[in-house]
Order: sequence, then C-alpha cells, then structure tokens
Amino acid sequence: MLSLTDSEKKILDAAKKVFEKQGYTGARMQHIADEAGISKASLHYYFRSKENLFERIFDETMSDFMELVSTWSDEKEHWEEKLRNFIHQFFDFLKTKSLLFILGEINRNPDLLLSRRKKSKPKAKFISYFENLQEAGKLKSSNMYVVYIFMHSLCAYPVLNAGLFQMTTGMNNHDFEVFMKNYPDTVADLLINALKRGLN
Amino acid sequence: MLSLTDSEKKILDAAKKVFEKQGYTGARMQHIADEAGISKASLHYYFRSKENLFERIFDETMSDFMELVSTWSDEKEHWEEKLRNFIHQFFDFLKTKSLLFILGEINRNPDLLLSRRKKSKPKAKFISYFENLQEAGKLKSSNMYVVYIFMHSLCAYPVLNAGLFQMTTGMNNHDFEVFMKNYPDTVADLLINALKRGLN
DNA sequence: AATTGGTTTGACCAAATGGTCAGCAAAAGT
DNA sequence: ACTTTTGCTGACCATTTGGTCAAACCAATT
Repeated sequence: MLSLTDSEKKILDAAKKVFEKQGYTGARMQHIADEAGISKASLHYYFRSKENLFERIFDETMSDFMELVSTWSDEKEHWEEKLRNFIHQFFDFLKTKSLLFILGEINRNPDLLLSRRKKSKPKAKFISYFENLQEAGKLKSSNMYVVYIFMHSLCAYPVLNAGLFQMTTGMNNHDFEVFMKNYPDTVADLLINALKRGLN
Repeated sequence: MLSLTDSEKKILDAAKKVFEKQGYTGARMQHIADEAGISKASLHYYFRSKENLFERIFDETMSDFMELVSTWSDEKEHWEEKLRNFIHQFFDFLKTKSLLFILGEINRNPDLLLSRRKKSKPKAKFISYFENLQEAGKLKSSNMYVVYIFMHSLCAYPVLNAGLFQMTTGMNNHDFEVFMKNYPDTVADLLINALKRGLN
C-alpha cells in the first residue's frame, strides 16, 4: 500500500476527471496537465505515458470495485437489507464515474480485462449468494443471471445517462435530484419484489 | 427523401461501424476509408469532413429512433401487448448500436441535442400514454418517469455491455445467445408486472 | 476521336498530440 | 557554504491525423 504524494493525487484526480468525460482517446495530456495546474512536462515526469496513467486509474478503480463486491461474503444481515445496502453503495460508487469509464474502455478493448484478469470473478459472489438462498428454500426460483444483469443495468445506466434522462424527461434540477435520491430504494424495492415473486 | 448512391451507403455503413466501435474521437478517417474499401481522399470527396459524416449518421439514427417512438400514438392494441412489442423493437434497434453510439456522444457533448432539438420529445409519448391509462383507472398508480427509465436501462445497458456481461458471468456463447433471445420478454414481464402492481 | 462530367487517388500540408530533454529552482543532506 | 537530489518547465521533436489538390481515370455524349 504505497502512499501517494499530494502532486500524484492532484494529477490522478485531474486525469480521472478528464478521462471520465472525454474517454481515453478523447482525453488530452495537455488538458489533464491544465486541470492539475501543472505543465505537460511535469505530468510526464510523474506518469511516464498516457497509457501508464490510464493503467493506474484502471487498477485503482478495479481494486475499489472488488472491495465493494467482496461484501457479498459475510452472511450476517437478512438478504433484503443486504441487497438494499449493496445497491445504495453501488449507486454511490457509480456516481464517481470512474467505474463507468473503465467499463466503457473494456468494451472497446476486452483485452484490458483478459490480460489483467484477477482470479476474482465479480459475478460469482452475487449469484452464488442468491442461488444458495434459493436452494435453501428461502426464495422463489429465479434465474440469478437475470437478477444480476437487471441490478447492474438499473443502477448503472441512469448514472451513465443522467444528463440525457434529465433532458429528455424535461425535469428541472430540483425534481431530478429528488428523483435520483430516491432512486436506489426504488430499484431495491423492485428487485426484492421480483426475487420474492420469482423471475425467469 | 434523397436516395443514396451505392458508394454513399458503403461509406455510411463503414463509418457507422468504426464510429460505434471507437467513438467519435477514436475513429480514424483512414480506418473508415479502409473499411469501405476506398481511399481517404475519396472519403473526403463524398463527405467533406469527419464532422459532416458524423452529422449524417447522427441525423439518420435520430430519425429512425423517432419513427420507432412514434408508435406510442396509435391506440389499437392492449397496453400489455403494445409494451411487449415496443420492447422487442427497441431491443432490435439497440442491437444495431448506432443509437447507443449517438447517445454516448450526446453524453459527452449535450449541445448535440440542444442545438438540433426537434420539437418531438421522446419521453412525452411513452409517459403520457401510460399516465392516460392510469387516470382511466386501468393501471395502478406508478411514477411513469421511473417506468420510462427502467425500460431504457433494462434494454440499453445489456446491449451496451453485452461482451462484458458474457465475460463476467462466464457464460459460453450458446448460453448467452439463448439468454439474449429470451431477454426482451423477461424485461417485458417484469415491467408489465410492475405496472400492474404499482411502482414508485 | 474528342469532349465532358463525374469519380478516384497518391502526394502533400498544417495542426495537433504524445513524448523527450537540457536546464533551472528549491529542498535536503553534508 | 556546498553539493546532491528532487521537482518542475519551456522549447523542441517525431508521428499522427484531418483535410486538400492536381492529375489520372472512366464512362457517356457528341
């Protein structure tokens, strides 16, 4: 766990901001340097290349995500509350946009995942958690792959396209904020209901 | 309704392909020319600039999308079948990726929508259709903005991240194809059920 | 055969972009 | 005080990229 200097943090924050908004190919090193308030040469002094900078952000984000996903291991809470809590945390994490950024890049270049594939498969924990409940008779029969994809879609897409949804629905800022604030619970309610009812 | 020459069609297809995969900034004119089997100079002969080429694709895709959305006007079918049919059509349209591409670009540059905003608001038709049913007492009370966003998310995100989902769930090609084939009905079932039950 | 109009391209250009480097400034040792 | 290490930058470089253009090509028309 190597600690970062202030300059490195400042640069990484700036880089995240620019990468997330412009994508990898759209991001400009000069723009990142400006955002961090340093020269382009300094930027290269700290992170040799654009690709290197990207890798740092990629690994950092992936690591944070894995940590979030790992919460599906401990079995203390009731599954309903566990799911609701996870959705809230997942939603907060998505709002930082960094996960959506790297998922977009993986989409363009799947090798990013294949080459760095850690042993951890994010789906395994979620799906096996609910499949276990199901086999124990505590849940109606459902295709847990569907539940997994539903949850991801319902959480990620509205964050990804928040601006677009606000425009196309014509909501004003206040209404939209209220909407987004309640949204995680709305998703949780739907999924809990679907799991109780059974889903295929 | 101006007809396109073979060359123009060939170029537009190639451009869509490259734009959809690489994004606007990532797409290279040379790459598009190669994909169309012509020289870069020829590409510029037909479509003066990269931006011009993008605008053509943008407008064409938006137009197709508006046509799809307009089906919420005629009131012949029962709402359940209407919704199910729409989801199937929407899903097929999404699979061409062109809509997802332009939505992504709008996300990066909202002016794209603001400047070309046609009077037609895509949300209006969907939402007012179901709000009318609701007021007529044929549906439990629901926040139709939620339903609208749920439908979009459930349809779009799995198409956008199909490759990623296949990898992270570890499904093989065959299983995944079957899954995707059944998926639109799964979404339809969920939304119909939610609408019957009421959703907030 | 010659002319005309549209089509195609290799060669080229200017600007943008990722990256390097010698050198300066400011701490940090000694 | 001096040397050394570290942080930082302006100027510069090589390559990429969108875009241009004169010349060649090719069918249809005269």
